[in-house]
Amino acid sequence: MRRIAPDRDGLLAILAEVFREHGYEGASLALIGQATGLGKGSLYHFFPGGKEEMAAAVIAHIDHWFETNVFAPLQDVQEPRAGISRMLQATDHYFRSGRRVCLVGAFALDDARDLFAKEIKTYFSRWVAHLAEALKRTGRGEAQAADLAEETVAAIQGALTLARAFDDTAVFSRALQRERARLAIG
Amino acid sequence: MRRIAPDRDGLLAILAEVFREHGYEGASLALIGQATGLGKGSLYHFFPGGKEEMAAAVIAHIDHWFETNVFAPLQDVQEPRAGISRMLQATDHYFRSGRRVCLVGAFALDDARDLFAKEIKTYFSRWVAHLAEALKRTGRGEAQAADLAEETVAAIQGALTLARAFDDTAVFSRALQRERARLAIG
DNA sequence: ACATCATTGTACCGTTCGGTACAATTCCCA
DNA sequence: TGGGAATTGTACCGAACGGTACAATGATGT
Repeated sequence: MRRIAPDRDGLLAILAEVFREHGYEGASLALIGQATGLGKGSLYHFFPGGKEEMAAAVIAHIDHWFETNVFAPLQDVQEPRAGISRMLQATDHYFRSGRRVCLVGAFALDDARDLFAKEIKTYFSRWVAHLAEALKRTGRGEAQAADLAEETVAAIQGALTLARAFDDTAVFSRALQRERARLAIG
Repeated sequence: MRRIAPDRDGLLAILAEVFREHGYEGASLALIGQATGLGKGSLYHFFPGGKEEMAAAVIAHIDHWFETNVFAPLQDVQEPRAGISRMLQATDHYFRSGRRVCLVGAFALDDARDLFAKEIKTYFSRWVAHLAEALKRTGRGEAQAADLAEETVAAIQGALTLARAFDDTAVFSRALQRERARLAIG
């Protein structure tokens, strides 16, 4: 191949936004073409597998982003509390305080779940597992760490739903604040 | 009119299930016709407004169901704790311990939000408000009651997302158990 | 039995869907 | 400056979409 696709990251970011806004079914190729400025020719050139490949690429892209920006801080062995705090900060930033929806969470609820069940499952289970590990490092027992981790991730997802329903970012901020207190972070 | 529609409740229940499983966009008339056993003729006879009217009717139906089965117990003035407990029980039953998805929550995330923004908002705000009132009756202050109520509803929604992602009802049960403890119900 | 209205099946409408084919263009490197 | 690959626009495909029209059928009260 002569060169890398012109701006794959930017393209994937736009695709992600379309899928977030409209869901898997609702994200038509017309909508995607309009948002990206690319015709079908280009779209199918970059993603021969069509919409499904686009969605898969977007999920993989998000997965990678979370791995390096959200999960990585949780692996700070020296200062687990600071790591958890940075995770919450990155989460708040990524979801734009609730203005943005979690694409993986949205996919989990609609038809797309069947297509991407495995990816959805690993995305959430890694989030929970990494957080539980960090909590153990703060001195909590295995069971309590697992319980707290699951609760926190669920609280984030629920807060996204409610923030969206109320069209109010304060709902999301309050939820993060509560988790911060519950996890005994500053 | 000669008589009431043959079994409107049963019909709405089936419609609700289709919308829950496939989302608003994903619930095609073909799918709906197949699930209900009704042709387009009948469907458009009962819902002249088409898909949008069907979804609106389903939301209203759910709204009514929650009002009488989930919110009503919260208005028990004598025993607010027992009322909250019954609310959680009804919630667990309705969502089939997480096997079922919240249609309103799912609509809040995808395209349907724009069509039903008002209905979605009132559904959740009534849930939160009624729960907050009940919590005040247990002796909590205004602010704490509101905070706890919002947290609980968010936790339920998040647990539904996670239970669906993990395909594991235990996630939902654990979440309800946590809220039960947090709300100081037996 | 009849008139009446509720209910249904079927054929059809225009539009949009995801996807394909392919020629034209653009870009890069030798 | 040319050759070849990367990229793009356009036309097109069959299928499925939501929705409409309407005649046939079913039930009901008189």
